[in-house]
Amino acid sequence: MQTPKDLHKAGLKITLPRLKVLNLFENGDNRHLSAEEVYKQLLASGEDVSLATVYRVLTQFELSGILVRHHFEGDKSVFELNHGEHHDHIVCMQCGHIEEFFDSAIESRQKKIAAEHGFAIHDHSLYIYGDCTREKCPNRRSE
Amino acid sequence: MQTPKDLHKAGLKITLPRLKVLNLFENGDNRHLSAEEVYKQLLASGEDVSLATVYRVLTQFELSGILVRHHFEGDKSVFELNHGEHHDHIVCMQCGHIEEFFDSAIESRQKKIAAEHGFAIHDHSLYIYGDCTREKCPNRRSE
DNA sequence: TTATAAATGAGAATGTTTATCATTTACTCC
DNA sequence: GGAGTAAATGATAAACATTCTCATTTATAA
Repeated sequence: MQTPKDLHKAGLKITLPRLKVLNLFENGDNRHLSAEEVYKQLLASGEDVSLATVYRVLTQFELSGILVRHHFEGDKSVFELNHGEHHDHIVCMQCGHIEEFFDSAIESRQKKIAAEHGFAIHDHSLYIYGDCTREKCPNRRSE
Repeated sequence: MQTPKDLHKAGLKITLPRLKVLNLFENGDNRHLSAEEVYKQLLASGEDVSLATVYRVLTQFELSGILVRHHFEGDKSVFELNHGEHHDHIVCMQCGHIEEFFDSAIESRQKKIAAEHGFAIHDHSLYIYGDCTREKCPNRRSE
């Protein structure tokens, strides 16, 4: 993944804050991060970036297609790398664990519905909320 | 629709602010309202309710199942009456016009996907964003 | 290497939503 | 029907995520 090239293509200068943020998404543990999480992780690893810059950079990356923004339930935006293939999300309400899925049946039904209602479809967002049943889910419900 | 009864069932006292808010949703022009819109419409019709009360009442109505909360794109919550039948929304990004739909094929695919990923599904949200092609859409694109 | 436009940092400002607390109101019991 | 009690309200402060402002710094092009 040629990140400096991506930045350049987007008309953005190659700066340290931008590289640090990109690095988090590319090499971090968590593929889905909020602005606050990005900021805290940078601070934790000794990087000194201002919160305002984090917000600016995330928004610019969204506009240039490097990141995708999601509005999960709650009030804050969550970002992930745009690896080109659209997918939807299923989110655990106990531990926040996120899994991704793509379902062509749902996708085609959506197109059909938009057409039936006379809408030119731009975009859609589908989030499924539930309880994951992973061993490590902290608030795991006994089964 | 027996609204005082609904309030009572929810353990809420029957107060003027609550009746006014309910009335807006039941008899107003717009089925989908944000807290700010509820507040402004009450002010406009001469009713004197505090913004804090509007937020409180909306949240209580959501908890007791009288209203459903939606997170359309953007930062504010939008509410609508819970008439018992789940549905999803298609939203015009030009004029904000909202249409509702229900698609059993999508619903059943979602259940299947949740099961495949080991999730106990609570809930989901599906929003389709596009341009409506209604005559009165102010930013209507020429076809 | 220097000029210039862009990017950054710090903090103020914004918009939405929640908390606080004194005052008012609806409901219960006699 | 009227007093007591817990709940509801209003006004305002606070919290929260996010954006803006502007002086200073930095990356890039010439």
